[in-house]
Amino acid sequence: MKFVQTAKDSQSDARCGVISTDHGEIKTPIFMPVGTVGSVKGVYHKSLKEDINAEIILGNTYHLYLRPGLETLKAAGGLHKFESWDRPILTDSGGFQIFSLTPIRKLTPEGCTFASHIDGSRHTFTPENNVDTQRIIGADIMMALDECCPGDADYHYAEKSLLLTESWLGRYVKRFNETKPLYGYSQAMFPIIQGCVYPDLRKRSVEFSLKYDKDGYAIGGLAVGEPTEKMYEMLELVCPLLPYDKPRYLMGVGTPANILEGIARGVDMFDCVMPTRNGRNGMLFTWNGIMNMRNKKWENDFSVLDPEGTSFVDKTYSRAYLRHLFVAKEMFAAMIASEHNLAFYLDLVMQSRTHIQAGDFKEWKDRMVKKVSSRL
RNA sequence: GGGGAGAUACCAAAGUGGCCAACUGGGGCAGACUGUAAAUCUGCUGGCUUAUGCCUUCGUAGGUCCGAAUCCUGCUCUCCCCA
Repeated sequence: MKFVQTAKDSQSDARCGVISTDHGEIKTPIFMPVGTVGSVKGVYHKSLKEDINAEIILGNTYHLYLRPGLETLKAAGGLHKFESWDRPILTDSGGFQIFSLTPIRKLTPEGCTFASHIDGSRHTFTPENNVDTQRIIGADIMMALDECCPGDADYHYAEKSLLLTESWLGRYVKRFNETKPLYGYSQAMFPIIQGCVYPDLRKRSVEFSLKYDKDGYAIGGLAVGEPTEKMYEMLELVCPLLPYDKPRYLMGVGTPANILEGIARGVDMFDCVMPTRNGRNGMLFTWNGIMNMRNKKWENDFSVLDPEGTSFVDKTYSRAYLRHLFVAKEMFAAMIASEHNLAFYLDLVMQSRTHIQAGDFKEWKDRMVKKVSSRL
C-alpha cells in the first residue's frame, strides 16, 4: 500500500491524496461504507460501484469470525471473493465490539474473552489470533486490535486502557510482520491511536504508534460519548503529529459536519454506519440538511428526493413516495435511503477534494457545515 | 318468531363500585441513532393547560350510592344460535 499527498488546502489542514492498493486506488479524503458482515446493508455492489462510487468498503473481524466463520472464509478464498467485491476492503479488528459488547466481555493482558452475541459461546481475541483472522479475511487494510475507551472515561481508566492497547499493538505488529498474506495481494495495517480526551495520553499514543512505522494511522475512541468539540480538539492535537506521507483514518465518524471538520483538520479516511443505519430508520442527509422521511410534511410532496443528489434514486423517486414506503415499512424504503445517503456521503468527500484542490476548502466547508446540519 | 351475547378512546381489546382519563396491541405524531447484537429503540397520543390542576368522556336517557365505565330500569343498535 502506498499513499501520496497530492494537494493541500491553503487555509486549513485539509489535504488530498491517493492510496494505492492491489485492489485499486482510493482518492482521499474518502468515506468508506460499512459492510460489517460482508454486505453494505441493503445496497447492491453494482450500486456501490456505479452509482455511489464507493472506492473501498469495510468488513468487521468480530462479526465475520463468528459468522460465516474462518473455515468458510478460507474456503471461499477470502472476503473479496466471498462477497464478490473486487475493490479494496478494510477490516476493523473487533476492538469496537469489545467496547460495545461491554456486559459480556473480559479483558485480560492476554486478550479479550467475550460471549458471542449470536449463541453465547465463549471466544478469545488475542492480538496474535486477530492478525491471523484478518489474514484469512484478506482485507487490504487491517486494523490493530485495540480497546475503544468510552468518551467519558476518567483519566485513570483511559490510561489503563491505553496501556492495554499499546501492549496489544506491539504483539499485533510482531505477528503481522511474521506472517504473510494468503491470497497473493498485499495487506497493510494501521495502528489505532487512543487516549480518550486527554491530550497527554493522545500524544503518548501517537508517539508509541509511530515507532512501528506502519502504512497509516487510525484515530479511534472518538465520537463515543465525548462532546464534539473535544473530538475536534483531539484531531487538532493528533493530526499534526502524524507523518504527512501516511493516511489518517478517523474511525467511526460521523455526521456530514463531523466529516467536513475532520477533513479540515487533516483526516483522510472516514467510516460510519450513519448513512446506512439512519437511512434505514428514515433519515436522509442532503446538502440542504437532514430530512426525516417518516414525517407527515412529505405526505404530498411529489418533488424529487434530492434535486442536488448524485444518485439515480434522487431523481427517480419522490419524497411522497419514499415517505409512503417508510410508513408502509417496505424494505425498498431502506434500500432507497441507504443508496441516497451513501451517494451523498461520497459526494461530500468528492466535493471536498475538489475544493481542496481549488484551495478554497475552508470557506466552503464553513458554509456547508451549517447547511448540512440544518433540518428540512 | 324463540333463545343468547354484546355496545369502552382512530381501530382492536382489558377493566365489572373508589388505586380509571381508563392495561395492552395496532394505527397516528414526533424524536434518537457516529470503527452496525439496530429494516432498531424512545416519547406522546380526550380537552384546557402543563401542575401531586381543572373540565369532559366508557351506546343513550334516567336511577341507586359519599362515589359508577363498572349496580338497576327504559330506549337504540350490533352479533350469534334455533325455527
